[in-house]
Amino acid sequence: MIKIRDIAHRAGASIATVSRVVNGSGYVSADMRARIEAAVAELGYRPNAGARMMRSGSSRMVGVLLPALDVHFFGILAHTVEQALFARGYQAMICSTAESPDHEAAYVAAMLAQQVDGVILAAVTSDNSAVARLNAARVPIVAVDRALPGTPAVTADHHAGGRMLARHLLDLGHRSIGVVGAPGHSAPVQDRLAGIVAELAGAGLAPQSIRLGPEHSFEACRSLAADLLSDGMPTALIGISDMAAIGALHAAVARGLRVPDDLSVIGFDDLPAARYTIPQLTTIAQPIRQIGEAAVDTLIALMRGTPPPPPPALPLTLIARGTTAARAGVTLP
Amino acid sequence: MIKIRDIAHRAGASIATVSRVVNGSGYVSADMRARIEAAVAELGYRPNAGARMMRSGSSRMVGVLLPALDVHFFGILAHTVEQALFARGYQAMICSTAESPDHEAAYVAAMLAQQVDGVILAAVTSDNSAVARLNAARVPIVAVDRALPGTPAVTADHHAGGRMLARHLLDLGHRSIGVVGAPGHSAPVQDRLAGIVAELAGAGLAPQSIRLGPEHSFEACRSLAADLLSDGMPTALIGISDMAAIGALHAAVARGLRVPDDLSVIGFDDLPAARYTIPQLTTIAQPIRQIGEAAVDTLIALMRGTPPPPPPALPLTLIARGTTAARAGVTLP
DNA sequence: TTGTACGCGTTATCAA
DNA sequence: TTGATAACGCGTACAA
Repeated sequence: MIKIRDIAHRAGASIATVSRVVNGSGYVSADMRARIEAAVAELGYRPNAGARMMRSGSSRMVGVLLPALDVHFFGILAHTVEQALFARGYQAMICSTAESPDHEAAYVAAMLAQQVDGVILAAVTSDNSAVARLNAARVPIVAVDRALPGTPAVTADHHAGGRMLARHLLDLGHRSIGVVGAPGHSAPVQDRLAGIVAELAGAGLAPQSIRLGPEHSFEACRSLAADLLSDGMPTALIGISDMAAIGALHAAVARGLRVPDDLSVIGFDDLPAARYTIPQLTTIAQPIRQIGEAAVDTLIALMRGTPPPPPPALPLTLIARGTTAARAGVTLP
Repeated sequence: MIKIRDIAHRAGASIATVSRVVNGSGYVSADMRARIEAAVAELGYRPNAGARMMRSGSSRMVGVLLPALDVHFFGILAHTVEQALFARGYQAMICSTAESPDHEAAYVAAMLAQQVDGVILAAVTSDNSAVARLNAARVPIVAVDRALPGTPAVTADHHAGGRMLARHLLDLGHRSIGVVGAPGHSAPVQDRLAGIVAELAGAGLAPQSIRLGPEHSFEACRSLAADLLSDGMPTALIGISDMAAIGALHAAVARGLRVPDDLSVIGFDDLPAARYTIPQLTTIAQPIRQIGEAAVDTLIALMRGTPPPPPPALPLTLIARGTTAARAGVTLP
């Protein structure tokens, strides 16, 4: 590993001067700066992260703690966040907690030891000892996707999204509406559900039935939906996420139901896969990439101590595609 | 931040002894060990990663460099690799190169500065200056998904997979077979294509047409397939990946084709989404999770200097589902 | 404008 | 079995 002394020697300068050039601090003559920069480029010098970290207390790293990377939504979010951080000169330390508070705690401890400058966090639970430790160490946190008490959050309005799901089906004349989704413990899922229930209540209705499971996979959600459908037939089914909706779609097809003629299905997220079901999935689009970038902008402001930018609008959009239709016998205005 | 001196003071020991306990090295009396462990637990001490790194030259981190995290295949791979590393006491530093050699180079530089103990890499290109720098720094590397000259690799046999794709269609009586996929520059894509061509050649055939694009998304692949179909109709279409196959499926449906009656479609990977198309996608399953774990096992052996475990079988499996059928007019034996 | 020298928290060596 | 202490590479007061 090539170190600061090597550069100093090569450029005929002292290590202090090299440091000043590398960090852009203090006065250096143009001539000296050029010599040093040349040496840096030539030898491919990079300051040792450990030494720098020890000296300055900052690692130029941001921890990104997500419940899973094999769930496509979080994969996309991780990608966006990382690219945004990279563009601003920060390293992302991406970890996936596997929806486990224990893993989360272990990763937070590791991040503290790494002296990360900030953390972007989609927390497993909202009463969170990991968050408390981060706060105690005065590490700025931005919550993403799911709110966290006492922490700036960048998240879509899941409750409003829930209302939009129900509203769309109500507008199509549906009155018997089932709900499936996972993971049941997650705050966004609960928020969307609450929105659905609230909107239905406004129409004097309640969900025909609700099935939330622990595991967020196509297969688990298909099975949830199959159960629901065999217990009694709604005219429409809400998937709390696109994964759930796609699982539901298959449960319906397996029963010989035609979608959307016999059963309407709607999802949430607008993952790439939503446009590639047959028929194409009606869903509420969540601006994942904007969420990632806004989270990064907010965190960077926090780390610098500057006022965070105004929270951007994170619009939820109904994407009406092929899996929802007016209830049989209903004529729309 | 609580440091080793605090523990030493609290336990009435010297920092050297605390270090021995924390690292499990050297002799310490049971009594002293107990006192120190108690203090560590009580105060929540974690050795400062920067200091440790500077002293020992090791960061206990493994760099994981993938072309993208928003491609579901890599999201799953990242997840597996990270969980496996975590279980063995290593931190993953996951980066996504966005299929760009420049990003790749920047991340490798960062990893070198971080003094990662090893790297798991799905390289953008195979003649790779990033790899050369890693080798120069004597950082062990394991190639994953795509082979890299001079580097131990854990990857499915893409060429054999290509043959399996063609073989399945040949067995069903197809003689006019198109190929779509992306990204065209990627080695696995090229290898699978070569396998397809080889297997077809064995039957005295060549692909009816081939369309490879730069961008690996449903939409880009759908458009590729739409082009291909409007230039001339094969009886079967190979997607070089499930994404490509799903795009192709939609291009076919958009032309009013029935799958598999008018056109057979087959994919590669067996992503979760493959089972959730309609009809369900026939594909070649790649054992993603095994690949991730094998890569970690191999890398850990390399880092420890122990002989790497024998490369596990990474079986490719034909999953015959609903999108392939015998060519019209062909009776299977 | 440039250089010297100290200390950041650990681990490892050596002496006790 | 334990403790004192010298590095590790860097950033920054402070001196020149």
